[in-house]
Amino acid sequence: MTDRLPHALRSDALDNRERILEAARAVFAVDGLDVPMREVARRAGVAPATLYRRFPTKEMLVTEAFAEQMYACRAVVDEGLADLDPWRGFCLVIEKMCELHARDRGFTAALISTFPNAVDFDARREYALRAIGELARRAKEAGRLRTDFVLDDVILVLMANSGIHATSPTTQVTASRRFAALAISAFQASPDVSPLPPVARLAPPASVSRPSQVG
Amino acid sequence: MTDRLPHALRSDALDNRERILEAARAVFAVDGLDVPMREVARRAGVAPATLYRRFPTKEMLVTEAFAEQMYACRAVVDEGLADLDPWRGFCLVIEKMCELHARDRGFTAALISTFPNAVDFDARREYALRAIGELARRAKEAGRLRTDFVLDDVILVLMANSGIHATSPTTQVTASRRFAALAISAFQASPDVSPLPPVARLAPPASVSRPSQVG
DNA sequence: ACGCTAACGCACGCCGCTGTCCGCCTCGCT
DNA sequence: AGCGAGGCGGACAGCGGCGTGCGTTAGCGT
Repeated sequence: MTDRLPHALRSDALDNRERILEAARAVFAVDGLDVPMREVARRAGVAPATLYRRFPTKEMLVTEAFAEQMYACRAVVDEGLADLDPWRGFCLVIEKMCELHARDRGFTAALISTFPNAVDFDARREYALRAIGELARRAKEAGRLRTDFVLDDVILVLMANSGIHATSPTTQVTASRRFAALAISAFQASPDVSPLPPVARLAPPASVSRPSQVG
Repeated sequence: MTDRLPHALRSDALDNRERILEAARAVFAVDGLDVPMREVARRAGVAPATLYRRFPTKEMLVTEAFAEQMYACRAVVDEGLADLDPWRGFCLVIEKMCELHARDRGFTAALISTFPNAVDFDARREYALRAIGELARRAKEAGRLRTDFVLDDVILVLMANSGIHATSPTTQVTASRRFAALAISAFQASPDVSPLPPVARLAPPASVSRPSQVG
């Protein structure tokens, strides 16, 4: 009689929910976010309706699927921030971020994309960026990071990293690692580097895909 | 009576062909290669059948549409090769390539993708790579390019550059320019750089899209 | 054990893209 | 000017993804 919380899921429903998220994570990691919803459902051994009931839009599914990745992301940033050597911390963040993205193709897209409704998702993103900004400030102060570095350069590098595609996961990681090293090399303060061209304010592209969001 | 060349197109057909290619170039540049064939036809003011008659597969359309871009590509490479300072030539190639790709989103995909049938397309790609390889060799000899640079790094950078997306073309170019500068900065020989991690052999991904290529 | 209700999956209608067939048009040659 | 072939476009069927309504199943509380 008392109004139940609408969040009390039945045991089988909860089980399915977990399997859906697991399947989503797996397939997103390999094939990116553009896989059809039905494919996720198939892999989860669930009918489309079930998937849609639990996650009405792809955005919700993605947000929840990558929640733990976001934790990993935060962990990486915090680890870098905790390092006594700010430049080493900065490098670590770049490297780990690139690796994270190399291992999970969908995560890049999720992080790059902006989700109009997933506020906490955005918040975490902002937190990470802010932390990297702090790290960069300290690394500059230590004279290791080039002074014309701006925070947008991180986004630039992460976006760029997302453009790297390989056939096998191993190759993907190897390539990404090398790219990260190149990026770090580019960011390093050095006497004989020429100044960088102006920054582009990279607003992330539109949302993941068009749900039934028409007027 | 003598068997005519089958390539003798009628004037109106030739006109349509040109308009199709023009439309294709325009839309590919802005939206990439994933636009539907019908969209190209629409913009060209042509019925779908006409498009399909002239270019049975999207691959053919893409190949022909980007022919002149490939010329531009070759021109850039040759210009770099002609420069007396190999390092300056190398930088120029990187910069111009990135800009080319920034201005034309489809071109990146076209260059990155491998077309099973378009042999001359591949050939040009090979030519460009070979030339850049020569340029790199000379730049290394001059002591300006880091010695652990490998040719695959160019592909890595171009792929990465293709990952950069912006809302406006201007922003896109600005971002790409900065990225190119960063890449060059990373490639520059310098006393205080740490060695790079191993190279990933980046085979380009599969072809553009699956035409009716079934047995 | 029983019943209520949440949860499930099948199957449906809708839409956009693909590639092709066919009747009409028009270019170009005589 | 007349004719024929090459070209054109509208229309069609097939496919795949999307999102949902509905009858059935099974968890959970009494």
